[in-house]
Amino acid sequence: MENSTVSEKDGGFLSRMALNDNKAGMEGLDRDRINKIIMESSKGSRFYENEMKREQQVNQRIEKMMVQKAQITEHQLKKAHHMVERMVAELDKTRDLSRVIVHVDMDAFYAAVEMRDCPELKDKPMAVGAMSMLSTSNYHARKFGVRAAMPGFIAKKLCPELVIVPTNFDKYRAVSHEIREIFADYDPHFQPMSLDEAYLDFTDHLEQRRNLPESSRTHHFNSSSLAKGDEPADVPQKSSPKAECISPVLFDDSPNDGPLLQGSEETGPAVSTVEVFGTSVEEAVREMRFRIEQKTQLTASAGIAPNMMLAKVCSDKNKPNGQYRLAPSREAVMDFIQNLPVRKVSGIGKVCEKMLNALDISSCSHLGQQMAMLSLLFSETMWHHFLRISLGLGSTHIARHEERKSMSTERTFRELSCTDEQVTLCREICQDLADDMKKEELKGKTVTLKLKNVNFEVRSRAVTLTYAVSTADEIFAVAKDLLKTEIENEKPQLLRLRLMGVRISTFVSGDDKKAQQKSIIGFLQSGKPSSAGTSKDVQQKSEEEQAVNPSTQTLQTKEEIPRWTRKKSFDGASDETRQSFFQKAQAKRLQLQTANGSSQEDHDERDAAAAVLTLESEESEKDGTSLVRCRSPPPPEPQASTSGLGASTASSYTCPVCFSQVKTSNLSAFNAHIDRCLSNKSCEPVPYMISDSESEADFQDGQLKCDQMDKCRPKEVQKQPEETSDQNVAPLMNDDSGALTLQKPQSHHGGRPALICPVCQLTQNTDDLTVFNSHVDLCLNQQVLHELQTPATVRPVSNPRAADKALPAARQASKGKTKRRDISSSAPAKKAKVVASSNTIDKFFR
DNA sequence: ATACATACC
DNA sequence: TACTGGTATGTAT
Repeated sequence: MENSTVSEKDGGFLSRMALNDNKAGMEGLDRDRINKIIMESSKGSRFYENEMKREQQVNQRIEKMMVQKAQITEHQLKKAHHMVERMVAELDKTRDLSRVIVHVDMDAFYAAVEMRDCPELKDKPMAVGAMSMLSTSNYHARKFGVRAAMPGFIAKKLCPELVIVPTNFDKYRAVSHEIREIFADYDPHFQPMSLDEAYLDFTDHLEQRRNLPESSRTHHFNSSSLAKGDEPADVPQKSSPKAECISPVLFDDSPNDGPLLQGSEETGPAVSTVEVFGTSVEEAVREMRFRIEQKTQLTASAGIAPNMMLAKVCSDKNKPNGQYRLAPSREAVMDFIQNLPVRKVSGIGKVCEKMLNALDISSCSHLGQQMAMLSLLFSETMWHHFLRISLGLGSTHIARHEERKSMSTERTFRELSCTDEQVTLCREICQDLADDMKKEELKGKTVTLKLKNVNFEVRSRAVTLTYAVSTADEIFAVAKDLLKTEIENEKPQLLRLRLMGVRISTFVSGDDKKAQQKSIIGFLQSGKPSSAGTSKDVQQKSEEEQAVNPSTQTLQTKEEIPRWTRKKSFDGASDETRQSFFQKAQAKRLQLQTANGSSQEDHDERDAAAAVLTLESEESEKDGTSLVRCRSPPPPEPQASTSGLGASTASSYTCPVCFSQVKTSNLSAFNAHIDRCLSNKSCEPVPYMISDSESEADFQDGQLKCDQMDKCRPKEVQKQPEETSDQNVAPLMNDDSGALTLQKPQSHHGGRPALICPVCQLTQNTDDLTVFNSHVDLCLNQQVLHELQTPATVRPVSNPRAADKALPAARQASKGKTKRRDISSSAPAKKAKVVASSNTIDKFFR
């Protein structure tokens, strides 16, 4: 009995895979036959296997819940019961039956649009979508079990004659616009839920409607639209409400058009080609649906109830082309709720239904009866939600659409395993997303990469930056690093992807946009406002943000600029707090950089490094380039600026964290890179040693060399041999000025100076750079712990055990986030280095 | 804050 | 051959 889910195999599995006949149009069909076909079509596929896995996860959740249930004592239950009783009383007092909420939903929307525009489809089972996935199906096809969210190839097996029409979103959007114009007449504040669905508050309209002249309630049949619809020409002659059925013959077996007939007692005497609607709710809603049909030749269904939750259920009741009104009385509501299957309620899906079923709850009345139990088994939000459902409560006021919280683009494709292509694709997706972002003028701080492998396993990786991004370059700069990390983590296997997506969230509000987005750009420009930022990107940014202008600076910038720009903060050795982690980490990396890339350069290089550190290099004052200089040998020629101002800009920058060269003239993109390096959420340390290759540039172009993209990557995946690193280590020294400067490796100079730890200032009794290096790391780690309230994620240093002792808190802090390979087992310990994982610089200064 | 799961259309 | 794409939110860590 490995687990009970194995035994129930298909039984439990059906809840995931089987036909969902929850929706309208699925009555009385051969479920067994349909399910058999669905199963046979799926069996053995990767998709099936994954669904199986997820099903078992759900089953385990249920098992846990049942165990919990078994442990509930009589006493607990009693207590919970009282508590629930009290809450019920409270909630009931808040019940508001005064609003008239309407939920409108177009019938088989996409399919109906396609049928309208292609009359040959009317008599055929058809669906909109593709072989791989259907968006919706017409009612004819539903009789075969063909429905939305079903792959087309399975639908074809269920119904070989099925016609699959590709989606045409522009068309649906246009229709959507038309119906929304009508919605607005009844509730200017209506809330669209999708292209074909909306909630409306009819209360105010009904108030006004009582005084509305009949002429305003009179609507004409639109004969021109009928001609188009291939309907019998006699339809307009009819004056009875039945004449509404002028739409394409979608629903020859429509369960009822009754509701439309009802309420007609309020209708005035029949006049040919016009209809007068009454003043009641039902008449008003009927009128609205009539107008929709006249305007679009498409039918809608509607639900009328005292709250949104109920209205939604009601709109489904007489679908298609029908409406249902639930009277606004407690009794009517409670009656309605009694036998309502929980699954019908919006928000209770497959999984929740299954869990509730396991507790013998299938209808809303059961929910009410078991509330005490539920309050002990589910989270507060969950059981509160259940409680409200069991009482028939829901939102009574329709919140105008709040601002969006995220925006994303994702794509599914045939297996994609080639790293280069994955990167290229990532860039394309970022571009698409950036285009969408631009349309709404959005900027966001969190970038999430979503990946699905060929086994349908989904992964997401996110970073939150300290500034907002919006352009393709900016987003890609982050997303590609996330992707890179995943590629690395998969090694030596390749990532076999079937989907990739990028999402932006944590939007900054319009007012914030200017101030928020600075980070490095801010101080880059603050150093020399007049001459810096000559690339168009930079200019753009500087205008937007006035990054240099202190009056608009955020706290973040205020923190950053003085500390980074003023040499004083280094000179004042007394100001220990300012000699914070970042500076030290920074210095360490500088040391690396010097050791690594530039044994051929010399003192200039050292100065330049110091300049980067203090961001006050004279050189950068002189020329027009950024304070962060390109350090790649040979330095790339600055590109001509496209700003037309005759200034030039660097075409690449050197990351002050990892020191790889980032080939971009876009400071935001560069900024994003630095943030990634700094944050390293995936807990990979920035390599202590830098290899010679410049992989960032490779990546940037979507031309990643698979074994060269380790610039900001964990040591454990870096390929370079250990010996190299030893040679590249340079000690960090304290010079007279108090600024941290670099001491190049001296091995070839013979006599080596004493090694002084830049953190603890003590001379180290060793001339082994690796050992010294380890010491610095330890010092840094301890420093970090003292300095940071929220410790950066810290990796074990040279000796993992020593690190454990020295840094229990750091371990604590990194737990759960370092699920990846254990560095100490997959790479030489001496390569494991400290890394800041907090987002950006400013964090280190707080 | 991040990752993953659930839900809806 | 073949099982979506976009957004929000809840849960767990």
